[in-house]
Amino acid sequence: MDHTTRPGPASASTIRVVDVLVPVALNQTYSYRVPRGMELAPGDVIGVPLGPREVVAVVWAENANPDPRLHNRLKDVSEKLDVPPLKPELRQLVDWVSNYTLSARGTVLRMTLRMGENLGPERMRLGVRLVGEPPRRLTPARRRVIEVLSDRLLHGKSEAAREAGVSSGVIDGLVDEGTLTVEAMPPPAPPPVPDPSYAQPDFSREQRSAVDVMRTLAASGSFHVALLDGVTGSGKTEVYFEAIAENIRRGKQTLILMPEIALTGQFLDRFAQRFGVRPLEWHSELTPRTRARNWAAISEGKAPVVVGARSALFLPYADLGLIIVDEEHDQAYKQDDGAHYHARDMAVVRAHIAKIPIVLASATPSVESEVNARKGRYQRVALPSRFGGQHMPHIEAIDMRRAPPPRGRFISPVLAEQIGHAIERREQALLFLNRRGYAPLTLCRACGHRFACTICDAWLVDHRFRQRLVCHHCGFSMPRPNICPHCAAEESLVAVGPGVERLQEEAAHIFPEARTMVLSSDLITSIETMRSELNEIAEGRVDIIIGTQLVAKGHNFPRLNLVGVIDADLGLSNGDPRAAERTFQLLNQVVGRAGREQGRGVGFLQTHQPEHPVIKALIANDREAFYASEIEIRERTGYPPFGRLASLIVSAGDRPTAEGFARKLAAVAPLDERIQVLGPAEAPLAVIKGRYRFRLLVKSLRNVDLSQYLREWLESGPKTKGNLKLEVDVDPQSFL
DNA sequence: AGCACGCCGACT
DNA sequence: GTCGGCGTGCTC
Repeated sequence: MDHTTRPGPASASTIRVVDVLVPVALNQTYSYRVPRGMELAPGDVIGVPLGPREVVAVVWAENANPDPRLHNRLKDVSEKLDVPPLKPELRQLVDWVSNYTLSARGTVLRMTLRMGENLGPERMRLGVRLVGEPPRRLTPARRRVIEVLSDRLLHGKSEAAREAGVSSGVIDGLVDEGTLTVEAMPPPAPPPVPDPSYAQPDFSREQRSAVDVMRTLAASGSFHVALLDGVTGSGKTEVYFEAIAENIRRGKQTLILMPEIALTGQFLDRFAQRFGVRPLEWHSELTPRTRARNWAAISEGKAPVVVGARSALFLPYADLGLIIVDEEHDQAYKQDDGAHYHARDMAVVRAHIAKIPIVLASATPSVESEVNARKGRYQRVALPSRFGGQHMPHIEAIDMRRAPPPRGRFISPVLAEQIGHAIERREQALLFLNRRGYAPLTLCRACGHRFACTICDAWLVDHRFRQRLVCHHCGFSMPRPNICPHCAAEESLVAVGPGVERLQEEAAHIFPEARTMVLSSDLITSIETMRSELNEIAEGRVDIIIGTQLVAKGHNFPRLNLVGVIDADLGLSNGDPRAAERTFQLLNQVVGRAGREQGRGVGFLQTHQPEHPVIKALIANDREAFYASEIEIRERTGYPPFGRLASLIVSAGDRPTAEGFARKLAAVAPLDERIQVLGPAEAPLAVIKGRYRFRLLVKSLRNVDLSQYLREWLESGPKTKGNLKLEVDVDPQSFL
């Protein structure tokens, strides 16, 4: 019998309704009826029916006056989940981020609920134990299982099968024979607790004052931003560990944000050396089970320290007391798919809302943070020198106009000679080139045909390792042909320009005895392989490392003293307002890899413009000169942080549709003397995945509420329909 | 984000 | 005649 509540005047007052935020791309909340006997309050995590499926959602507000037009369309909340409610500070953060970035609230909520579908009580895991006699038919597979279980302890069933290299059927067979018993596994231990007094290091005098600031900061328990500013090797990490130690003593949780979680292997070890155990990790490669378990530990306050990539910012910490943003200048903090947000900036917002301190750490702060420190909005905590007698690497430019390598080669004779010396001294050399693959362009010598992607506005990159030509924007690839598809000439295709694979070939040619290794994101299949390759290098089993920007980030190689930057100009001339800043940060970080443990580090920058301010600042090791000139330029041109930017990308399957919409949009932009709307212009990458793209750039004074302006504009403007897409990026980092 | 609905091309 | 391609639109 159907027991639907009949709508009517009598029941209207007795039926409770709540507004629920569902984790789909919706900005509005949906109303649901609260079943009799269920107690719900804002923040409660619930299950609700949504269309044909069931989703996990969150009560956002009570609703005393449900919309009468929804009359009988309201559905019931199906269940209240047994997890802590989202705290007001987190709900406020979701609303704030959604409002600021113009992405749907549901999309932002989704990031806090990424705990997999395994919520609720742990599923019972089964274990097996060796108890009886071996079976009558003892096959090799069975023998291996008995071998693995010979300690007569309880082993996880699937682990035992994996260790013995058999399927679980073999184990079931042995259970049927009475050789093994099945027992419930004890619940997994809660995450180990870091000990703030485990191994406190000795600090130098300079470090001690920074450590004092860190401890005071953590103890303050109020909103405060510190910019921990220290060169690579100055002991930044150890210094902010003391803030974490203090925060642990206060019984509060710490979040450490990292730009690239795959590169944190050494970080986890250093953490364990200081605190006795590793922190909890949060990143995209967690298995669903671990993800659910970590999510639960975080929300129940059982994880004192969490290290995570940007998405960890939105987790429901039970009692967050401190946020650390390591390498705060790193571009990887900007998310550009789905919701566009900058995790460093949103971390400052979360700290502000939660009234807790936050530490931004970097050797080369972003211009934004640098300006905030200069204006006194952030407290600068400076660590001036390398720790333990380490010296800054000596940096030299190699003028490629004067000493070019032979045609078709990319390592100049000067650099080659230096690499030779390094190898003789049994030291490592790193060649840095921020270009994946073998060559960025393939052309036909006979007719001039260039291989381009058919659906993007980009050349196909030659990947010899995979034997394919690949588009770096859409992933399209094709086998490398032998004849030109245009003029049918044979043996006429030539690779133009270098990529890391080609560089490896050249290095191997010049130094046939040397062991080389390429580190490039497209050759990395998982965090595990990445970590093992880095270990191989750290153990000295490689002489020449050839890498893309992956190698720039947070890993120490004890025997590395020479860094050669193959094309220091690469990032400087792409018309991006942040090109200078990014090049300075990246190259500074790369050459900073040299000589961290033994002193005598040297960096060589191969360049065609040694007089460029960025190159000069790098060579002179003059950070101040760089910031002074860059800040002056930004101020004069009104670029961030002295003005604000937003970018609107209009894309469609055909050019006229995209351009027409962009023009209509620009035409209805509300007038405001503080705001300029530039464009539309064809985006720098005019076609990606067969979609034509036009860009509008919105530039405003610093004190303008740009999000509000954009929202009013877009609401009054033409509506997107069909395959037309409008992407809004407030505070864009990249201009492609 | 899913998922269903619906309207056009090649098959048991 | 139907199976299924994925464009379009809705979800309290």
